[in-house]
Amino acid sequence: MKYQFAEIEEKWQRQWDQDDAFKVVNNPEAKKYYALEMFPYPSGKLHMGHVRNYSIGDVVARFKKMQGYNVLHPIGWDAFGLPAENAAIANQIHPDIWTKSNIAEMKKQLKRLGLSYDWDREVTTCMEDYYKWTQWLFVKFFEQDLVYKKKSPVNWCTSCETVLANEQVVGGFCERCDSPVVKKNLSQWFYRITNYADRLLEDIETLHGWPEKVKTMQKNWIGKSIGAEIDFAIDGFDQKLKVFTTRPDTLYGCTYMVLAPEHPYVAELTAGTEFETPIREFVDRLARISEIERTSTEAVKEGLFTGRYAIHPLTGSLIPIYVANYVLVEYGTGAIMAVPAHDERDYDFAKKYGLEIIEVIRPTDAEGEYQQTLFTGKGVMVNSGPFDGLTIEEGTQKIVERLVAEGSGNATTNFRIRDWLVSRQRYWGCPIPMVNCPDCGIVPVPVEELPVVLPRDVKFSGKGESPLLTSDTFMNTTCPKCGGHAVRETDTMDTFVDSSWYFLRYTDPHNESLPFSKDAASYWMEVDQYIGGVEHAILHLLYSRFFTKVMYDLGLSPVGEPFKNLLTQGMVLKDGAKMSKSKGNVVSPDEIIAKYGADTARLFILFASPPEKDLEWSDDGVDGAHRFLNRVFRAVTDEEAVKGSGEIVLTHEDEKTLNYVMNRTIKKVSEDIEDRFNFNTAISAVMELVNEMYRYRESAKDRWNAPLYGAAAESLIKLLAPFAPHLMEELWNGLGKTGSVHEVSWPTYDAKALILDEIEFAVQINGKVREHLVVSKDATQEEIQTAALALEKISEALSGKQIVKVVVVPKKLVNIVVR
RNA sequence: GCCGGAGUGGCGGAACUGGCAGACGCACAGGACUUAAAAUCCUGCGGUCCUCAAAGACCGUACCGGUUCGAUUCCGGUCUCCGGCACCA
Repeated sequence: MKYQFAEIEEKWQRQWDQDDAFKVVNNPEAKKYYALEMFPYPSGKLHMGHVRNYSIGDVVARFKKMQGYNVLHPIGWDAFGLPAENAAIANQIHPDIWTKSNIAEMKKQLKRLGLSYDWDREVTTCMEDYYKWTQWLFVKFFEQDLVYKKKSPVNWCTSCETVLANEQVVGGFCERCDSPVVKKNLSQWFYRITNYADRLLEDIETLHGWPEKVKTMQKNWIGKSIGAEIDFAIDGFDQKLKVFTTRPDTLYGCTYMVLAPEHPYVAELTAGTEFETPIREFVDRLARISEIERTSTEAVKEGLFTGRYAIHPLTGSLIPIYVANYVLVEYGTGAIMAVPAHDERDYDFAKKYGLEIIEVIRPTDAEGEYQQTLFTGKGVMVNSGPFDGLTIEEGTQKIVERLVAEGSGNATTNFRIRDWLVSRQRYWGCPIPMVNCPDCGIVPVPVEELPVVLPRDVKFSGKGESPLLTSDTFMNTTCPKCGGHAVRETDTMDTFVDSSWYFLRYTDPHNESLPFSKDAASYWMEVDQYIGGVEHAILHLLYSRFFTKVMYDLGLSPVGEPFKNLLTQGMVLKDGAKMSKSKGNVVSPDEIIAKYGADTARLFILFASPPEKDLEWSDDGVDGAHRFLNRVFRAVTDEEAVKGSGEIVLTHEDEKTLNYVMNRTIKKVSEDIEDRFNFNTAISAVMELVNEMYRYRESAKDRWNAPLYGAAAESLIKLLAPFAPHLMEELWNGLGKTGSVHEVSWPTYDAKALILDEIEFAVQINGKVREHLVVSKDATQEEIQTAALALEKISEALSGKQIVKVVVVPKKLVNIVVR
């Protein structure tokens, strides 16, 4: 007999809908739990990665609900973005229509999975009631000077005359028309995330529920380095050249300087000299190489002498200044002091161009005729005048002190992270609520006039700087300050902005006067468990932390960190590769649900692998999961077997075993879900319980213990309820229970039932298992040891050997060490 | 190149704190039921050797070494794969 999954799943989905089973209200009396999965981009259809993400989240949410928590488990749509606009250009469908029909389709798919969402809290970032508050927050940030405008280069397709995203640039050419892509400087909006760099870094230490891996990645991304800024005078030039270094201790080893090609001094230093033309040609050539190309290969270091010399601040010696491709204008000051003896890149460059290499740090273990090469480790200073003999730590401190005293340097820290460029020259995004007035300059739109609505009279040609420029109704406005004619900002925001605060909106999704009330957020925040793909380990999670901190400082958010616990799930693979259309190895969730049902799809995906690891899709494995559910169905729908209740009395050995396994399983499943998220081992434990129930049915036909079997059946249903919610609801109902299995308490185990009368020990000789020994649970160490030595096989093996010692590990083994 | 992670049977995986390697599932093989098949139920299933059989011996967690009574687990080194970042001074 097989269970009718299609019928059962539809029936319970309808019932849950009707009962508003997953609607949640703020109830300060109840302990809360906020379970959240990363909301999807409505690309069209769900893929298996979504199924995995939302199945994991649903187990957590349902489990916590059964544990008695008031569970917030919301879902929404990260609905702005480039694909909608591409669809508009390709098919002349308005992005709004395209996006909303995708949402409708994917919502249907999510419902078919039987996920326990509170759909009343659905949030859609492209709707006015949401992006109004994204704009409101932009203005608030602006008021705090956390938003500013500056010139920054974009990828510009010379043929389409439009801005391209990095992913639209393929090998330096436009992916649509294959025309060359150049850099164009546009005035763009930035969030000043660098103001929060230190706090974002420090507070990583408070994220105890985050994977170490993610924390390390964020630390490296923020990239704090402690060092010094040093000013070098330039021979025959008024201004000083400022460099950043993490190794002030190596200052005496500086034998040349390097400017980034884009450094502002490059042109000035060479103007009117014989070096002007070759340097300009060199800089132009580097500018034309796309960023991806310039950085994708193991680029050869290249540089040119500028004809100028800097003056060493401590020795006064002349140091040649170069321009080279390996120095980045974005990092530090865009210029470096090169110390080839103690920096790998400088060493390579100096070797290539025959520049001087001066050793200033010597390893402490160097002896006799030390052959100097590249050395980047710790050591003692040499060739450094008065600083000789100091360690690098002492030297760093003393040299910085000296520079400060002479007014030519200071200690400083530098971050790798840059300000967040949020301007997008796109239509389908949240409009930046700013107005450009010829008289008043940049003026924010007053909050009472928000939202600035995306206009509909826009042409999607794929050409031009921004589609919003084609809407006269949008462009032309009046200045909020002076009332004169003004034009609107036509950039929209990076979609990462939308997703940086949505988790707060879920706490109060219908608020019309604020993004969310502090009361609601205070009850629900932090998110207790956040679940999503590891590909968001840096950007999304860092931006969300930044937003939360700013909102905390503004008194809006009750917490300074958004996500208490984080689970990063692995990818779903097929044939060892990520599922993708181009590889043709995509398995559609719809097909699997149609063939096996949602419960099977969920169970398989959770059973096949622990959540953080990649998951290899297996059609046979899905079949196995389905077979298991049928086996469960048969085990608890046999009316004769499950009828009868009352006190459980254990007399026979098989009854004791079943009782033991039942309690052991409850313990194991509870711990696997709660402590480790190891759903795969939780499910395998349940499989063992089912196997034991079948064994019992075979052995106890004629002396049936109905209360015991009934208790096992009930436990089984409860334990599987978070994994296969529809079938368990059906089976719960079939046992004659009223109400939903998802409303009942999570089962507890009887600790006494787990204490066995007898314990089996492995008996080892020199670490190899030779025999097994069963003793009473009360046996002393001496008794166990004596019994082990008395075993026939052991005493035989020991004859003629000398016992060195005997190790007894409680409840596990005896190891006899012999010579 | 740097950073991070991983490597266990034919396959997915288990072994949670250094304590019996391979739980559970898949695939496969055999049996029961059936006119038959499917479904279901039961049994076996790392390798080599030995044995009529029962049993047993040895090898085995990418590779080499170390610590330990005992290592998939800890330490040092090597290789391979995956992910992230791209010359970060």
